[in-house]
Amino acid sequence: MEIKVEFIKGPTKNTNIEVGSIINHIGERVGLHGSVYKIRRMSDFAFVLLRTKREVVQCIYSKDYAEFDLEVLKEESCIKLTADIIKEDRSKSGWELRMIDVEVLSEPIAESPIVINNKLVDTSLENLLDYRPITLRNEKERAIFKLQAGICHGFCKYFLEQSFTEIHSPKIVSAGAEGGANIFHLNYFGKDAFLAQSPQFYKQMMVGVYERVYEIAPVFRAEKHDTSRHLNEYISVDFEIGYIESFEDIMMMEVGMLRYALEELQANYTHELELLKITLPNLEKIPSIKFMEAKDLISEKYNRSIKDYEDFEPEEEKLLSEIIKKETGSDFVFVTHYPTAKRPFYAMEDPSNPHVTLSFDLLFRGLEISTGGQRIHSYKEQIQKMKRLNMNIELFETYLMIHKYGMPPHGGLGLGLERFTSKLLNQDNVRLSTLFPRDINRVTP
RNA sequence: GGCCCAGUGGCUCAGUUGGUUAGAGCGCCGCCCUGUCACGGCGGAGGUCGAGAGUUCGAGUCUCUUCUGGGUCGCCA
Repeated sequence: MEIKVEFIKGPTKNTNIEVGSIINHIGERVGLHGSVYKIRRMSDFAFVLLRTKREVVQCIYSKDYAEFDLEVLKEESCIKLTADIIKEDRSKSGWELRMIDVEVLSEPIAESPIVINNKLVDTSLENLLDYRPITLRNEKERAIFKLQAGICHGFCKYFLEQSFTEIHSPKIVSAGAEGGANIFHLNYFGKDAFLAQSPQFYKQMMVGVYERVYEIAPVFRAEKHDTSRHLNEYISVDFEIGYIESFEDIMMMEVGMLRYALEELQANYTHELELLKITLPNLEKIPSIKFMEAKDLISEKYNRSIKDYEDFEPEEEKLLSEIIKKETGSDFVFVTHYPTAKRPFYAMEDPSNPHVTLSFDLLFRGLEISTGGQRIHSYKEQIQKMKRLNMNIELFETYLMIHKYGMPPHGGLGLGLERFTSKLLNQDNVRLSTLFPRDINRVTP
C-alpha cells in the first residue's frame, strides 16, 4: 500500500533582504517584511518606518513611483514590501528604500492605549508591564532583551570554550535546596512538591558526572518581598566546577564569563548599545575584599555603626560600591568570606577560621548580582555540619550520595540575569529587564 | 507585612490660602507643509478629578474609610 506523505526539507532560502546588507544592494529591487512602525506624512510624500526583526528602517512613499495608495497602510499593520534601493545623500544612511508595492498581511483593529512608536514609551511601570506584548515592540524596549540575549550568548560561548556541559535540572522538586528563602508549594498528584528555588543540588550532582556544568533557567522564590530588585521568578545563570584548587578559581571563572558577555555585546550588539546609549564597564580585573573588612571600611568611611555583623544592609552594598568605584574605578567588587551563619549548610568553612566560609558575593553598581563559593565535598564533614545544624539527614539522602560515593573539591555560583542586565543598563528597577515579571502582585501577562 | 508618597481626558503630568467654563505635552480626528527622523504649523473632539461617606453657601483641593499603584525596610540573586 502506498502511503501519502509530504517531505519538509528545512528552511527555504530567504528571499527577503537583511537590513544590514542593504548597502550592498543599491540599485536593486528587493523584498522585505515587517510592521509599519510610524508614518510621517509630508506634503506630497511620506516617510514610512518599518519595524523589521532587529532594526527600524525608513522607507519613502511617493505617488511618483508607488503602485499602491498610502491609505492602505496603518501603524502596526504587517506588510510584505517590494522596494527599490536608491542611493540618496539626503538620507542618514546614504540610501533610501522607495516603496513600490505592498501586500498587507494583517492590520490592527484597535489603537494601542500606550504610544509605543516614540523614542521612549512614556508611561508608568504598571502600564508598561500590563501592556507588555505591545510595549515591547518599542525600539528601545526590545533592545533591552536583545542585549539580554546577547549576554546569555556570551556566557554560553565562554562555557563552551571552557569545556562545560549544559544541563537542565528539574524545576519540580521534592525539597527545598536551601533554608531561608520560602518555596512555592505544589500539589503534585496528591503529594507534596515544590518549585525549585535553585538548581544547587543537581548541578553539584552533575559535577560528579561532567566536572563542569552550567544551566541558565528560571528559579522560584516565594518570598513576600516587594522591592525594585526582587522577583518571585528569575533567571539564574548557574555554574559548578570540579577539581578547583581554591574558591578563587570560581571567581576567576566568573570574571571570564562576564568578560565574554561584555565582549559579545561590544562585538555584535552595537546597534542596541547605541540605541540605549550604554557604555560597557571595564572588566579587566575585579577588586576583592573580605566581608568583615568591608563592614569595617563602610563603618569607618561613612561613620555608621554596624548593626548586623552577619550580612550587608542594602544601603551598605551601595556605599561599598561607591568606595570601591572611587578607589579603584571598578563597578564590580567581590566580597569574600561571608559568615558561616549566613551561608547554606553545604558551604565550606575556612580551615583557618570556621566562623567564615569560602564563599563570595559579587556586587555590581551597588547590587548583589551573584553568590557563590566552595562546597563541602567530604561526606564526613557534610554529615557533621548537618548534625550540628540539627538537619534531618534522611531528607537529603539522594543529595548526599555524591559525597558518599566520592566528589572532587568543587564549587560554583549563581547569577541573577535580570539583575545583571538591569544594572548594566543603569535601570532602577529589575522588572525593566524582565520580559514578563512575576512579583508579589503580578502573574500576568 | 510596617512606614512614606501618589491616583485629574487613551498615556504622562500641572492645577495657588477651598471660589466662575479644570489646563499642558504626547496620542486621536481634520486641514496645511520637497526630506523628516521625538518632523513642523493651524484647528477640533475627548474629563461624573480612583470609589464611598463627611465638613462647607461652595471640594480636584480639607477629614475619614476603602481600593489601586509607586518608594523604602526585612529576606535574597
